[in-house]
Amino acid sequence: MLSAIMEDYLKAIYYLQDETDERVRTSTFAEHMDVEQPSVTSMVKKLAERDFVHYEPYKGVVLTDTGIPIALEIIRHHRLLERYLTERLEYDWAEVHDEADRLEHHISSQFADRIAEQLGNPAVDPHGDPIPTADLDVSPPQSGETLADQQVGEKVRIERVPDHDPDLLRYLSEHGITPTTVVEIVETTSFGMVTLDPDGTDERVALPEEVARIITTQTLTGASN
Amino acid sequence: MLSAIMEDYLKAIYYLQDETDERVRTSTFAEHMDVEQPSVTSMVKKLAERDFVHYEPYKGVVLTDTGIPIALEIIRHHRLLERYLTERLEYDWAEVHDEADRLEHHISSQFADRIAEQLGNPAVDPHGDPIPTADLDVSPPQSGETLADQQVGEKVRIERVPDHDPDLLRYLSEHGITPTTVVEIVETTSFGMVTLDPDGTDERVALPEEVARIITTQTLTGASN
DNA sequence: CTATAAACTTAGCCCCATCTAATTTCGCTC
DNA sequence: GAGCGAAATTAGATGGGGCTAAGTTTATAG
Repeated sequence: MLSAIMEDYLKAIYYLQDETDERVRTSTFAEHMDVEQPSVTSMVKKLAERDFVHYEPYKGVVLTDTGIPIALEIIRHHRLLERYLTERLEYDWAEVHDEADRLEHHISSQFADRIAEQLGNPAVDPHGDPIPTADLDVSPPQSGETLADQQVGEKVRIERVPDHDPDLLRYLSEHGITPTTVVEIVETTSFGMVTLDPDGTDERVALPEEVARIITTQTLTGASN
Repeated sequence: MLSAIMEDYLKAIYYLQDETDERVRTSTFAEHMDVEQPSVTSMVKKLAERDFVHYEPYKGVVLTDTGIPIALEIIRHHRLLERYLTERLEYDWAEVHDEADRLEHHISSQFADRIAEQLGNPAVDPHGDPIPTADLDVSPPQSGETLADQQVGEKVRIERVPDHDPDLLRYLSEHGITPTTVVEIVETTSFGMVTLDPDGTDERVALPEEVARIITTQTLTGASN
């Protein structure tokens, strides 16, 4: 059996590996988990001993074939919970993350399967992230285009918004921006500001470019997730 | 903040205190929690330091006014979860206990309140145990009569069945015995066997007296939970 | 090719919750 | 009220996960 903490490390490796596409370094890790570097080193050694990760001292860490399904299972739990909490228990888009972050380690896969069933086996969570299936398939990474890539005048559908910053989520939802909403880019500035017009409204929503860069989009050619 | 384990100890004290109506002894405790006695002693000291229990060495332990609400909160979580799992997630009466036992420590009270709301703030869990309200009131202990107290020929309503033994629960539900069902006592023997006839059926269900003694009943005079 | 800063690991400590073995206290019998 | 067995406690160890401080290793600049 794995502790909740070990599961968290595996999940973190999965995410970080995905982002940087190479071995995850101790420092990246420590920052992400909000622990000191030596804690990471020692945990990583334990995980390596149990064969969940491949660890090369001073070089970083990669999930093994044993580790990947464990990470995916947790991610499945997390995203299903987020969906369930918002859809069935009236949680707010923004407050869902913390609750899911705790519960993901404690629900059985039976529980996960039951809520998945209740929800009609949804493909994505409320932030637009894909939910791994019961046999742990994940949809391929989506378009990869972000709001920051768009030209003025383009209309795109919001695909995915990262779920880590409640303030950002609150701001976005208050201004009508959630996955699946369509927005038009009305302005981009040289000093890194992107201004949007959510579907049909007259309201303008301004975002710093660094935020625009983490919100992925779909081009409007019929695909609808 | 309390650890899940401390919460478990407090919950256990609450239950055991209720049963025996006096200070809970180390040995009782150890058996109930499935740990060795020294573990109990050391944990109890920590709880006493934090003023959750009153502890007198060699004498046993009682919950303080600080400890009681914590135990009740956990019990509320547990019973709401049991209800939610059976009613909304198609869990079986018998398999509900373990899942609830883990989750009770990890759901927020917000979560508890939401599922309570979804369920229409039920008063009892699927085993017939009362669910503490959001402000932690518990209904007074019920009749106190059990199946073992009944005379042959009596008809009573099943009130409460303890939730700890999945095998027993499975057996009972297979034979149509759950809280709120009405049964007639058809036979009691000198060697400790009680035979029942669940409402309207012709089936006979036999129970050893030690089981009959933990199933509480209501007399059939209009009261309905 | 060396010097040095940054990144990483090792060493050694802490707290938590558990255990076994050894000791103390309780409560009862005679 | 002395002795004895059962119950409880203390002592001391273990494993999990974290920290700080003190080395290493790596990578980069010159």
